[in-house]
Amino acid sequence: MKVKKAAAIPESTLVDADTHVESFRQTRHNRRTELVEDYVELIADLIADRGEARQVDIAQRLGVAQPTVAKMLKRLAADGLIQQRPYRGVFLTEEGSSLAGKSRERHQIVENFLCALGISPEIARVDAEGIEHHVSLETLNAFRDFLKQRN
Amino acid sequence: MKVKKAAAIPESTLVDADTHVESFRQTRHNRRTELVEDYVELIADLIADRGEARQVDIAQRLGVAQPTVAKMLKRLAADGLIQQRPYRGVFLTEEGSSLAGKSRERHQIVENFLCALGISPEIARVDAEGIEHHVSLETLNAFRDFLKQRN
DNA sequence: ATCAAAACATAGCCATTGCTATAACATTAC
DNA sequence: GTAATGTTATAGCAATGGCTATGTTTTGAT
Ligand SMILES: [Mn+2]
Ligand SMILES: [Mn+2]
Ligand SMILES: [Mn+2]
Ligand SMILES: [Mn+2]
Repeated sequence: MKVKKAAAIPESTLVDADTHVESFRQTRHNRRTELVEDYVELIADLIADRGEARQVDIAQRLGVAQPTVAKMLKRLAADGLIQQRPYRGVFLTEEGSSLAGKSRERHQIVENFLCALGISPEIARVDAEGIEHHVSLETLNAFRDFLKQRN
Repeated sequence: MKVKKAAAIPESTLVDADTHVESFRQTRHNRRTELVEDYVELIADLIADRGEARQVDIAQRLGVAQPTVAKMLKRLAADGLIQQRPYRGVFLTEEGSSLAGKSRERHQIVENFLCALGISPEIARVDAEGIEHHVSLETLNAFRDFLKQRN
């Protein structure tokens, strides 16, 4: 059954290199923004729920140590996403609030979508926490449409 | 319109803290394994497609520099996932091959699922590259079922 | 057999995200 | 007003994942 691997169609499962690299690049970029999105979203939720977002509460919710949060908050402040008022919690700037809103909405859609597929709420919650950051606008819209069509 | 915030039902959008933290923990764990999965999957693909997987090819496909790959390969070798044969490429161990197989299958299902939802192949490819690492077994099965039902 | 090209290794740098231990500071209760 | 408590800040460490620059080694063509 020897066949010379001539010009013919290769059963190459391998996509074009430039195309491939672009996916990886985009994914690396998403990874860099993940944490920021989760932070502002969580801050917004805490403020909505209890009027304030303290470092300690953020740390507790994220499951990390307080200095980890302190460092991150410094970065968020430097990036103009939050404003820190010591002993009074952190507050979102316009920009931070906007990012939080978008993140929260996207998160919600992803989680609802997974539930609509029949996945258990607990698993949907966990998976959505990671998936959300890699969902493009087009995919988000597809999820939304799916939810609408079977509401 | 002052209302004292009595015992009543809080319109708290906030889930239980322990539950919340578990999602974040799982997501952080997934993030730590992402790269490893992509590497072994890519190595398997390269070997399947062209008989060998060299550092330079891996670097080119991932869009990173060669020393970045060299460092990572050392780690994969230390973890027993690959075996390096200088100037002849890297090869997967049993364990590496198994992980690659699982990763590839999951990746394929996620990507096909997105396409089945009507998302364009280019976007589906990019999104799947990131999403795949955060898809639990339960969610993967739901994706599979969805594909089966409308094949 | 020689030698240029390709592949790989290594050193040293940086940013990010985590940690512990400890200090400093505000708030609040008394 | 003081002291205890709670909150934030800081220092110092480690692992990870990038990079550039520069060797070293192997391969393969002549
Ligand atoms: Mn989120
Ligand atoms: Mn998240
Ligand atoms: Mn993959
Ligand atoms: Mn991937």
